[in-house]
Amino acid sequence: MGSTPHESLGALENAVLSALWSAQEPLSVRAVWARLARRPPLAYTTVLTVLDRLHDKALVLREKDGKAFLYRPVMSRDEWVGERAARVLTESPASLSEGVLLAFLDSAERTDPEVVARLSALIAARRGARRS
Amino acid sequence: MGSTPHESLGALENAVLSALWSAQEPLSVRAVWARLARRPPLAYTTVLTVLDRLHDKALVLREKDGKAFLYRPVMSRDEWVGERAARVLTESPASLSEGVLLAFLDSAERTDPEVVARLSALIAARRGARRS
DNA sequence: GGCGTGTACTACGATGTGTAGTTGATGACA
DNA sequence: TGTCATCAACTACACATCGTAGTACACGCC
Repeated sequence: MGSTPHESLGALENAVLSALWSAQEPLSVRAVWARLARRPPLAYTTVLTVLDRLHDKALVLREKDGKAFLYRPVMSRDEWVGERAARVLTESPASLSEGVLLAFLDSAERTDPEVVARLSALIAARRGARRS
Repeated sequence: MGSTPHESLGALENAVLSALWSAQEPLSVRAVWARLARRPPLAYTTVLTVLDRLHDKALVLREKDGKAFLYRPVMSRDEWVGERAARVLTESPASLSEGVLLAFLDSAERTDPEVVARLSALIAARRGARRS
C-alpha cells in the first residue's frame, strides 16, 4: 500500500485540512482562507503555502479550475484519524501483543466509555458481513 | 488522569526509550550508551542529553545511585503505544463516529489480519470480567 | 494593454531534535 | 590530601519543520 499518514501535522495545517473536510466540495485557496476567518486575518499567501505543503505531502489533491486550483483532501477525516491510530498501534515490534491492545482498550475507554462497545459491535458486524 | 503521551518522538529518543524498555531494570547513562552501540559511537553526552530531555518530558523517572542517575521509563512500551493510539483515535470531534472506527479496523486489519480478532477476544474477556 | 487575481519562489523566525563540547562537582584512590 | 576519573548541568550548533508572509511573474478580462 502506498500509505499516506505522516504522523502529525502542525496546527495550521490541521485547521486547513479541517476546512477542506468540512466543505463537501473542493475549495479554492480563497475559499479556505475565508473559512479559516482568523483574527487577525492570515495573509492569503499563508494559506496558499500551507495548501502547497499539504499537496507536497500528498495529503490533498488539486485540480485547475480556470486560473485557480481547487483543493480536495486525499482521504476523509475518518480515514486520516483511523489510519493514524492503526499505524501507531501496529508500528511496534509485536503489535499483536496483548499488552498493547489491553492498554489501548483501557485508554480508549477512559477517554470515552462508549468507544469500546462500538468497536465490539462493528467487529461483530464485519464478521457477519464477511461470512456472506 | 495526568496523561503523558506527547505525540511522537525523534528517532534517537525512541531508541533510548527502547533500550530502557528492553532492560528490565533502571539503567545508567553509560549502560544506555552501551546498549545503543552505534557505529560510529555516539558521544556519552549525547545520550545524557537525550535522557535529560526525556526526563523533562516526564517520560522517564530517575533516581540517584551513588554519583550517577539511574533512568527508568515512566510507563511500559505497551502503555506508551496503546495510549498514543487511543489518543489519536479519540482526539477528533466525534471520536465515536462509526466512520473513524471502521477506518481504524480496516487499516489495522490490512497491516495485521489478526489484530482485529485479538481485539474482539480481549473485549469479550473484559466484558466477562467486569460482570463478575 | 493595464489590472486584478492567482501561483511559484523565497525568506525568516521559532521550535524540536541529533549531536556534542565545556565546565564544574564529587567521590575514589594513591 | 591532592589528583584523577566519572558524572551531570549548561551551552552550542546544524538541520528540519512549521507558521507566517513578501515578491515576482503569468494570465485572462475589460
